[in-house]
Amino acid sequence: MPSPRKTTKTTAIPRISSTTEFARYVGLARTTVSRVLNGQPGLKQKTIDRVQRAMAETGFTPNAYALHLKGKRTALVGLCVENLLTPPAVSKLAELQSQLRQHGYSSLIEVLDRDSGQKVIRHFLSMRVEAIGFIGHFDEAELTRWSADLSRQDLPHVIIDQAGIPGAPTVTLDRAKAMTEVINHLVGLGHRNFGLLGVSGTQRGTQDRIRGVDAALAAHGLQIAACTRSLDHLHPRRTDFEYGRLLAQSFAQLADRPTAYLALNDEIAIGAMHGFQHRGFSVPGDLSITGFNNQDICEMTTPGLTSVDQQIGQTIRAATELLLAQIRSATGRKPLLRMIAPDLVVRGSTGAKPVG
Amino acid sequence: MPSPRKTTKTTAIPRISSTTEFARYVGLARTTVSRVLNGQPGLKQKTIDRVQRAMAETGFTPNAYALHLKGKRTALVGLCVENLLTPPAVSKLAELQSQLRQHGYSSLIEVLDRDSGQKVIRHFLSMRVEAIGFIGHFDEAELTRWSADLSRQDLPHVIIDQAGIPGAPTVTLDRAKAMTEVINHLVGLGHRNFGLLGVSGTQRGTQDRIRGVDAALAAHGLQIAACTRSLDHLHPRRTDFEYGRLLAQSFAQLADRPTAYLALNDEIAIGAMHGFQHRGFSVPGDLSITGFNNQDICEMTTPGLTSVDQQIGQTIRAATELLLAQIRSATGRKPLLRMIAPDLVVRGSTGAKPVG
DNA sequence: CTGAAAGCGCTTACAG
DNA sequence: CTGAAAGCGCTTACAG
Repeated sequence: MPSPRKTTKTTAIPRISSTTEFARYVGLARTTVSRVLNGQPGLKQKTIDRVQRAMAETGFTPNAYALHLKGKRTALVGLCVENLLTPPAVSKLAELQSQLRQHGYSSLIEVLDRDSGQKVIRHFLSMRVEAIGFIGHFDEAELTRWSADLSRQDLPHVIIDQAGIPGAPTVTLDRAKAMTEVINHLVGLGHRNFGLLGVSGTQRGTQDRIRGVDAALAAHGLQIAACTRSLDHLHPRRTDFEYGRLLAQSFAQLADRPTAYLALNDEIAIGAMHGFQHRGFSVPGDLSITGFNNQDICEMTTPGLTSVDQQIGQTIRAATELLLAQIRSATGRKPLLRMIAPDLVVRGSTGAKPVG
Repeated sequence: MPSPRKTTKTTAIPRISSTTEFARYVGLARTTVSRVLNGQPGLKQKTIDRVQRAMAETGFTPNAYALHLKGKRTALVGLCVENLLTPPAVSKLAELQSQLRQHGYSSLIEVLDRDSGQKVIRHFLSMRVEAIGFIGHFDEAELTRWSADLSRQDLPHVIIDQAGIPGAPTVTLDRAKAMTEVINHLVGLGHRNFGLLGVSGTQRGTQDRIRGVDAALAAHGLQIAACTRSLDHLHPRRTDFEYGRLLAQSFAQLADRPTAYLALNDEIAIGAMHGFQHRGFSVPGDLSITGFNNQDICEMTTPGLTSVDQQIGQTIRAATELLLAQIRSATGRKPLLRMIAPDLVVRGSTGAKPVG
């Protein structure tokens, strides 16, 4: 015999799904119930209590779809993230969601991959979100098109991280400046020969970084072509620890090995550090390594990892402001592009160039 | 003079926000447009094309609120996470969202902290989500109440991680078994004296772990009170690297120091390893350390960190099944509690008990 | 293909 | 406080 349906579950509480039924249950007029639900004045305390008790008893919740049809704002914001595996992206998402919530907004969160993009945005639009945020890096052409579409519809939006979308409200780290600071730091330590770990490719963010490297080297009278080396073509591209380890392995075999390494992110840097150390190299005795993102883990490696802090707090505060400003007034008189200055955090993984 | 409003933005595309307006724009009847939008048969290709072109031109999206009022299902699932800073919780969230999406569901994601709980759930209900998932650990009394409320309303839901909510569909790691495996491993290496790092307190998950430690020790003829030691009372409770470092500092001062340490998570374990190593202890020469969660970072420490893998893939697959089964049929004949078996991954941080 | 109509669950004047 | 009514944007028979 099948086990009987739990009886405690169905304590004869009617399942109520409309104000009509609910009003009948409470024994009041639909209009009155509606007024209580919306906290309108001029009601007897007794009536209010009665309705509230019934709410608790039945678990009745007014249908949001009817509310919004009647014109109530949705107080919804759509957030697109490139993925939920990149810690800085998740941090930004968490912070943005939290700040928006403080302003009364709920978030619809979606991971936007290659082919789901258009669908996700349509879903956001059909849900009548009041704004959309993009966090991370997306296909440039697609993002440009989406942003243009949203602008045409006067739908507030903000792009966080990805620079270069024309006309789009954007908050982005000054990646060129970040790399300039890293190079200045390393050149100051005597380094003249740099390995780039994962910093190659056509992505806008990467190009910005390379531009920063170039400018900084030029300012020191050095040529980027002569001073930097990348072995990214030797391994299938990834962005994790293992990729750094593979690159270290390849660089270790070079006779004219660079003395300083600039990694795309902390994971690659730590993987490389690990790889070099296991091959007998001392960090920073034999070579220096820098990461990017300044995650907590940078404190936990031996030595600690010198890294660039993205200033996520500042970034998200700027993004929230941009979004709220757009929501409040359709007039776009404020600057649309906000550049966030990075902060280089120096730790033990960078040191003087070895003599000889 | 204020900068003029960008003219490219307003290319005289009317902003359309209802099928009525849209039908007028296309020059077709509202009914016809509706049929195209819903892919109904018996329409001329020419008509379909005409509507689709107009959709692209205007960016018109049917109002989801009207759709769902008319009875169309929302295909929405609400997901509550304890926070977005705990990597395993985020991994589960990412995986669950991805699997639900493959089944056609969009996710409403909310971080549930102490006082927002009730509000978030009401919001989910008002949005008529078809199911709710809880990821992580919440206040037991509150979660019990919410689950009971949802059950009363026959709303499918699943609790991921937190065991012990009566009658609630639950998927949880067998934490007791995990600790039993860890203890067996360490006892096999000769250890008889264990330090617990962050594994204390009244949280159900922690209690389960301690039960596992107890059982395993007892099976070896050892007494938990005599063999284990916790210094959690010496420092304000946290769950990050730094907390592990502080604990290592305290343990290092003990004369009768344990030779093996079991940490609440990988971060605490790594922080402790770091702390011990910086005080001159060798891992695993002088002492062994184990983590929990088997994050990527476990491969990157020196030595690698022995850790318990939560089997997130399996966990989320089970959770998705539980959710879909509930959605499909209101009958709850399937077992409601799914225990996931952990997998101990042994690395270099655990070794034989030092002699003497 | 078109057009008029009903109805989903709400809010909001309006008249009692 | 109550009750009847209009209307938000849609879909879906129904009659042309």
